[in-house]
Amino acid sequence: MARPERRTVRDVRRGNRGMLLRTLYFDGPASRHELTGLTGLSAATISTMTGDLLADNIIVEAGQVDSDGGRPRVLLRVNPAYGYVIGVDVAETHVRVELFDLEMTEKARVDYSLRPSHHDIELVTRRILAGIDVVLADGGVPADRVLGVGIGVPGIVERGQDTLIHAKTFGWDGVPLGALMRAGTSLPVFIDNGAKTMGQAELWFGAGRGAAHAVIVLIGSGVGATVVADGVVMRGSSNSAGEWGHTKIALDGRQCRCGGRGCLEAYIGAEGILDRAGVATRTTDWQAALGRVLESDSQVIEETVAYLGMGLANLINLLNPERILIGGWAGLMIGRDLLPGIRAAARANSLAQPCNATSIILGELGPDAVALGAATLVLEEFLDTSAPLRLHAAS
Amino acid sequence: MARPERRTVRDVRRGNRGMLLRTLYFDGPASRHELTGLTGLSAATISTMTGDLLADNIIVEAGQVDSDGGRPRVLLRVNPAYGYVIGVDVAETHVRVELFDLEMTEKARVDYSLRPSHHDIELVTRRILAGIDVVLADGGVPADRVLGVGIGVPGIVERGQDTLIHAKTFGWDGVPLGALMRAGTSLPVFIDNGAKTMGQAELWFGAGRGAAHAVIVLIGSGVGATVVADGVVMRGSSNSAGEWGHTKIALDGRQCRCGGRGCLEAYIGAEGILDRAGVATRTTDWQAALGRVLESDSQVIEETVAYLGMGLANLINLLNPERILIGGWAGLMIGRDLLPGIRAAARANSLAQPCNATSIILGELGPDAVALGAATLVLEEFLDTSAPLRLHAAS
DNA sequence: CGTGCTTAGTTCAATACGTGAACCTATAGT
DNA sequence: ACTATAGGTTCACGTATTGAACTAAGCACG
Repeated sequence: MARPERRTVRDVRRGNRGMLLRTLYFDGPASRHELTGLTGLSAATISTMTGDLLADNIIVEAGQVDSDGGRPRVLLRVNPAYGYVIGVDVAETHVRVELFDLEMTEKARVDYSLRPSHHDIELVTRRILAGIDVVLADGGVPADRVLGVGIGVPGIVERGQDTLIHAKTFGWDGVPLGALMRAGTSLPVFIDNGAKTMGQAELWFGAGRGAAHAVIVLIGSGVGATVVADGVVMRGSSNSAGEWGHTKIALDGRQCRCGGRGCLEAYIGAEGILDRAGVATRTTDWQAALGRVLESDSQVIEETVAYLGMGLANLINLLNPERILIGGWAGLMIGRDLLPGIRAAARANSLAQPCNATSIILGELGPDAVALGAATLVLEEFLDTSAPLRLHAAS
Repeated sequence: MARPERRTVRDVRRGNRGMLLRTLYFDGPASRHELTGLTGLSAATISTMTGDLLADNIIVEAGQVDSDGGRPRVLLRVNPAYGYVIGVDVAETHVRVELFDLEMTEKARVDYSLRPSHHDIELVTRRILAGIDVVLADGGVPADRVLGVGIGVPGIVERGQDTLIHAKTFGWDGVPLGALMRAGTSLPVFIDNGAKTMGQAELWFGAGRGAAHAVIVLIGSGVGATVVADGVVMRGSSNSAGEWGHTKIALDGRQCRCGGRGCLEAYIGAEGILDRAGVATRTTDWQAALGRVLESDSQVIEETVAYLGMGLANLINLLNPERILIGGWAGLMIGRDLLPGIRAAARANSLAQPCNATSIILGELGPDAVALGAATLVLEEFLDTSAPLRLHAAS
């Protein structure tokens, strides 16, 4: 019931220009002629619009295709060097900053490790700002060619007047990261939950490409999900939609670190699996330990498949997605070995109609796509507005 | 990632006209001057647009408000008699057809009872078509002033080339109700699941008014939900989103009539509750029986609150709605007595952040709003397109 | 009673946009 | 050199919103 916004003729141009740019980005290179078919716009409009975009240097020519008996087609593509985007992954053990060109080719990266329980917000902010300077220097990119910085953080990102972050494990309770960043750089800053940015990455560049209704499930030590409805990441009323890990699958079930009982995460999160297998989670290398469990402990494997299948079935019934992607380091390990069983368990627990409409597959991007996804937030903004590069004061 | 459609200047007009009409529908009556503020459009545009709408007789003047020292404002409102909409509720025991004017005031209704297990599609179609003729005659409305017919049916409504309906309990497996209706009437027909149309009714005219992110939960003998994201009913990839009743809340739990185990419906559906209380569901009057259980059986009450709270908590975590409405005949009975407990249980099982953003309240429209919601499908189409009445051949 | 003030609503020129038709351009084949 | 063919551009036209100028309809006060 949200009423749509007023529109003017200029919005038409903005919208069509954005669509043209997206088309060229994902289906390009393409000739002007092909673009008429792909966008539905007339040849006249394509002509003037590509003229504008060429003049702005946002797109460039990309060779010719000669036809047999006719003027050759001039191919157009987005200019990957028009601008650059920065993605930041703020995680338990590190802060990673990556620089991408518009085609999301990585140009530079830098890692700062964080000591456990040293997640002081000032420290993290300093690391991010320093990282931005480093990747720009390493990549040889001047700050005024950067379209923005996307940051993926743990916890709940509250988008209000000021972006506030609530991350229990970091001891962050309403931390104003947005304001702190603006104090240190003039670049536009976009912040979101790391699981969501990762989902965004899979949706745009991974196994989720082209899906209008999808769920990207993330299993690591924690469990989360990115729900995509009508091609857009669902955020809910306070941007916390997608907290799938604390979905309850049993009354008075296993104790979860969130304080509750019976959370899905307590069963199929990496820690939960190891715990069920009787592995001491204090000191061990979790990844190796999980590998051993998945090789040997048939009891735990069976349970894991059952619980995960049930959780996915609930998503299928409630959301009716066309695709479910399983990602996260633990999710990829589990999925690699157990996908057929998981699919069967999901089928057994869901209704036939929506289940047949869904395919359950693994993510493509591996567990380190948080920064890529964060940078994608900037790219999304750019493709939508396709605004000529604003000049920011140097950071 | 669904790419937006091409737009032209005419789309701007269509969109703005629709917005103006919606504004007038929900916030009206209003003067032209007020409309500039409400819509964001300029006085000039409001002037020409209201002129068009007045000429089309879609809106009418509704008196004046004299200001102190200035030209009085002329109030405008949607013309409730411009057109009429028909809503149909196809249920287990009856087919109900209702005629509404544009303000959703009921003008006529007719009920046909269905004998159990007599849900032959031809019979139902004949009842609907006969009902349309009856309400038009009773209401004194000529067929060419009807904007369309909305039909709420049980089961899954598959929207493809032809609308197909899969309703196990009716023995309908891919029934082409849309095509059958078109064979009997030239009125535009809109079909959706009855739980969804009821949710739509609550969203537009009940306790859900103004909510952008909401879930309308329906508890009767079955259990369903309507998920609203960004003001739009979420449908998923094959229009079956919202199957909340068969969400699993326990591994190997209670047997459900869907064939699965541990479905929420098997615990908090009317039949599930009665069953847990040891009431024979074969012959009893369910409504009375449920009333007795809710008055006396503290064990069952406690469990019901726990399970429902858990189910709602999962919705809160996953979808982060600003409002959850509880409806359906059983839901209203349960909620009337147990709402505080349910709220507490939901809080106990969900994360603080999204839980604080949600209010859990009862539906306002009672259990019989399926036909109203179905008619709302037609109204929605009308407000969006605001097309001058198409002339249909008489039905 | 008429003059000025105030608020509501309309008209019009300016500007922006997409489109179809006419037109120009660049290749291959002959 | 000429023609066929296909790619791309230009321009008049219809449609859209808007700000500014303008008209309409009331009140207050002398």
